[in-house]
Amino acid sequence: MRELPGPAVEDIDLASVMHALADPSRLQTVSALADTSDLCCADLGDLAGSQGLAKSTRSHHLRVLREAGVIRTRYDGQRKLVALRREDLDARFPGLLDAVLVGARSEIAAAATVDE
Amino acid sequence: MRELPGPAVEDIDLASVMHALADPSRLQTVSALADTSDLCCADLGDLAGSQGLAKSTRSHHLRVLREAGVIRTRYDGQRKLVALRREDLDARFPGLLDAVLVGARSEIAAAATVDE
DNA sequence: AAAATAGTTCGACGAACGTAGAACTGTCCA
DNA sequence: TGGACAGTTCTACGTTCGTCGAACTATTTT
Repeated sequence: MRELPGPAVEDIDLASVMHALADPSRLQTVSALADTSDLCCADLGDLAGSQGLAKSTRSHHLRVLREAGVIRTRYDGQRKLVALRREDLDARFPGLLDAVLVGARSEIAAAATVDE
Repeated sequence: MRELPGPAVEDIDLASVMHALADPSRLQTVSALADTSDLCCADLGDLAGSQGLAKSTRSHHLRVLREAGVIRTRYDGQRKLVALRREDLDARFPGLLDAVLVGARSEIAAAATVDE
C-alpha cells in the first residue's frame, strides 16, 4: 500500500471540507502544510495549534482531514508524510482553500500581535 | 430593539464561520440569502435543505449563523428579516464567502442533475 | 531477535450538536 | 379585547465531536 484512501476529487463534499476546517487545530495544521511541501505527523505535533495534544488526537485530526479530501497521506519508510491536496481542492472548489488560508493566516498574525 | 446582536466585524472568527457553514441546511440557507436581498424565517422553511425542519430548529440554525457573523437579523413589523453580512465577511475574509457560495451552488446543481 | 520509532485503532468520557415539541413573547388584524 | 401569526426560548433526546491513555501494527536500527 502506497497511499492511504481518500475521496476521489469529484466526491469531495463541501460540508465535509468545511467541517474539517472548522477546528482551530486542523486549521493550523492546514496552514502549516500550505507553507512546506510535506510534513510528517511528528512535525505537526510542534505546531502552536496542536501543542500538547496526544498522538492519538493528532492522528484523529489527520484522519478527518484526509477523509474530507483536504490532505493526502503517503508512506515513506517508517514515517508517513502528509500533504495538501491543493490541485484537487482548487479544481473542486475554486478559491476556497486560498481564502481559508488567507483568513487563517490573518488570525494567527493577529493572535501573535496580542501575545507580545 | 432594531437589530439582534452579532459579533463586530473584527471579532468574526474563522473557525466559527467555518463551523456555521459546515451544515448542509445552513449552507442552503446562506446560498438562498445570496440570491435575494432579504428573507423572513418563514420563507427559509420552504428551502430544499430546510424542508421538514421544525420552526425551533430553523430558529436555532439562524442563531448559529448570526452569532458567527454570517447573517444579520432585523425587525420588520411582525416578522424578522435575515440578510447576509456580505461586506463584513468580505472585509474580514476576502473571497471566502464567494468561494463557498460557488461551491455550494455547484453541489446543488449536481444533486439536481442526479435527481432527474 | 530484540529494542526503538512512528503512527493507528480502540474504548471511554464530557461537551457540543441537530433535532423536536411545548410554552412563551411580541406584533398585527378584526 | 381577542385571535391569529411569526419567532424565540426551554427542555429533552440521541448523535457526533475532541480528547485521552493503552494496546496494537509496521518499519527501522542495533
